[in-house]
Amino acid sequence: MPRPTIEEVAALAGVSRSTVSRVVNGSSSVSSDALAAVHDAIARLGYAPNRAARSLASRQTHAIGLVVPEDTTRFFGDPFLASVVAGISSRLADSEYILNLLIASDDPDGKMTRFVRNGGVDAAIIVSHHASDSFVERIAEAIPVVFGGRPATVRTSDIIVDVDNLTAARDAVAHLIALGRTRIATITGTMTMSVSVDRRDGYRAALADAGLQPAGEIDGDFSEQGGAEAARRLLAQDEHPDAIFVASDLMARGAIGVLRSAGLRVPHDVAVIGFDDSPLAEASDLTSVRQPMFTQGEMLAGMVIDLLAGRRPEPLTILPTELVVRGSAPAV
Amino acid sequence: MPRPTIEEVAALAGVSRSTVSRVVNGSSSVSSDALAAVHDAIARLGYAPNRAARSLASRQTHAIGLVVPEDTTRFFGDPFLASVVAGISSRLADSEYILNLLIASDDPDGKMTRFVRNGGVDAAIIVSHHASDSFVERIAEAIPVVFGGRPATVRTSDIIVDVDNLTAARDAVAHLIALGRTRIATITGTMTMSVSVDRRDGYRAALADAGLQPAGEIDGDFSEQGGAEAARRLLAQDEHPDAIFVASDLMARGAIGVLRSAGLRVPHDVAVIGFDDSPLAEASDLTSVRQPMFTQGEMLAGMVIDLLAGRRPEPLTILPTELVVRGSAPAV
DNA sequence: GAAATCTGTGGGAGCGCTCCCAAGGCAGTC
DNA sequence: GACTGCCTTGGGAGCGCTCCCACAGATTTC
Repeated sequence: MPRPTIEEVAALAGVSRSTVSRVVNGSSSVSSDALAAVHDAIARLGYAPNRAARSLASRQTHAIGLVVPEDTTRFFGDPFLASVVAGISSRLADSEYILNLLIASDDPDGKMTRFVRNGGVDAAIIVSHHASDSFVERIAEAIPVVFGGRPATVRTSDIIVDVDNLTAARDAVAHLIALGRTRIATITGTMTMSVSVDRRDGYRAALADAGLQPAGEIDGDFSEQGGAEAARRLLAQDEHPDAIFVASDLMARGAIGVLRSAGLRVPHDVAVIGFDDSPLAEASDLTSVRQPMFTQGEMLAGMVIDLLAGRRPEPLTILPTELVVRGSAPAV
Repeated sequence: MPRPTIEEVAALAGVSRSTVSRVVNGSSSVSSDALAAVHDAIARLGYAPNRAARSLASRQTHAIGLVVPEDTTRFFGDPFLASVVAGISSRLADSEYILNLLIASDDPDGKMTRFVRNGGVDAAIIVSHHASDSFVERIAEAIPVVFGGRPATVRTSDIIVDVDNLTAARDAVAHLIALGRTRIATITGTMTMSVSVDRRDGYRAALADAGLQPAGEIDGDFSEQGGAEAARRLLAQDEHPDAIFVASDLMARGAIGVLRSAGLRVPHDVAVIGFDDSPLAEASDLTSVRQPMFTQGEMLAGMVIDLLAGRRPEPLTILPTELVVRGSAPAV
């Protein structure tokens, strides 16, 4: 038996196509008799509207794109993104929207951008935005967009869910200072992302507060390998740092590996603080800045739904962070 | 400027709608003059076909569903699934297909199943299949399906990419035996999944080969917490095991935590082998069975594409595994 | 009691594409 | 030179839905 069409439902229910459409779309002006008959017919036929036909007629797709300007491996390897996506997916599950995964950098020829701009999705959630990602602007011109994390350049119309990275970083580094550390370095994330800039600035601010000089700022590219490489360069300096603030747990893990194989003890010789408080942090006994990633995902999805429903969500939401103290930078 | 339609492209190129359609869909019988004119018009207009219209007319969606019968948190928390999805996404990127993420257990009312059955996607990739997931059969009735890992019940028509879990587990346990361990326990995955059964059977086979008795088989549910709980129960026995074969790295990490806080040394008192060789294993110096997860994802996606192109992929592909020896169960 | 308003309903006209059939042009064949 | 075939092309007829307009009948208004 092929899929029933709206016409067949109408015939069974003894009403017109239009009435069935009204019922399916929850329109008000349908008599209770007709309503019941249609519901009955739908149930008996196992009817579900054809998405393509619906999209074509209504010019909506009922799909939301998750745009990730990272390569696939990084996307799935990064616990931060994993949690955000989990939150998004969870929130979308009890909506009528479907999630399309759009990994941008697997997309050299712009297939994805074209897809998005050509009505592939009704709206997009963009996470992990880099300054160089020009396609993002072209997407935002075409459809509603919500950002997870502040984009590199903010337009007034942008809707953003973020954490206060600057303050979070500043507090983390203040903890290091309270521990008595004086030669504090940082391993930053990719500097084309504002999240990295903010955390670096927080680091600098905390040092300035205490009258200390930076003991090194190195880009670790948000990858484990990058973190390791950054640590290596930090150790190559005249005097190695006695504390490192690392802008992600993943990089911190890479860095700690290098420190240990150089014979340095954590936290005795070098205290380390990470960022994200991912499962990794707990496993590695790493002091880390917790940010509510799952919640961020949920909010992102909720806002897109609001936007599509014609509501106007808060343009900027700042989520709280918290320093989770563990062995790598213990309590004072 | 609104999106151009095929009709406008045709007008600009001085040909008919049909000819444009032929060009767009790569049909052969188009003169080179027409071909060039159409390509030129497409480029000048920035034309891209409307997916909805195309789907409606052709009865294809050009979307592939990734069906994951797990809850969102587990899905993203599990490095195995992450790598498989990375592989899928990577392979799909240079095809014309879009990936739809369908997290099944966020789906109490069957919205997802209905979506899939009602032409939401052209085909599905199903990973992490449980015996109780009856909806999978209903999906497979409606559209082509490819399985990552052997499903609980195999039909002859099924297309599967798997690893030889039994042999892999057997070899891992043999390694433990070679280490001189005699009280060897196992923490299994969810027993409704064939992957768990196979690994358990491999464990039993290795013990039988050596004439040893099992020192405990406990279901750890493929979660870190489950692994920890299983370890706790193992330790509650009269005599604790001197080796544990754990069916995933994630569970192994949970188990090792419990062992350590019980004052047991790994591997001195208890040797541990995990499964997946995820980044976790390296971080925790865990001996583990490596399986090519990314490759598995790539193959899965490739097979779906083949299937949709009318080709007939190998029904069963078995990928190789390898024991990666690290500190938790060192070389003999 | 006629006009005005409000229900609830049906059907036409698309949405932008693919598929099929028919027709024109051209070469080759007897 | 008429006939057959092939290649290329155009246009009609949908795909299954939503949106809009119109219309009947019930209800209100003066």
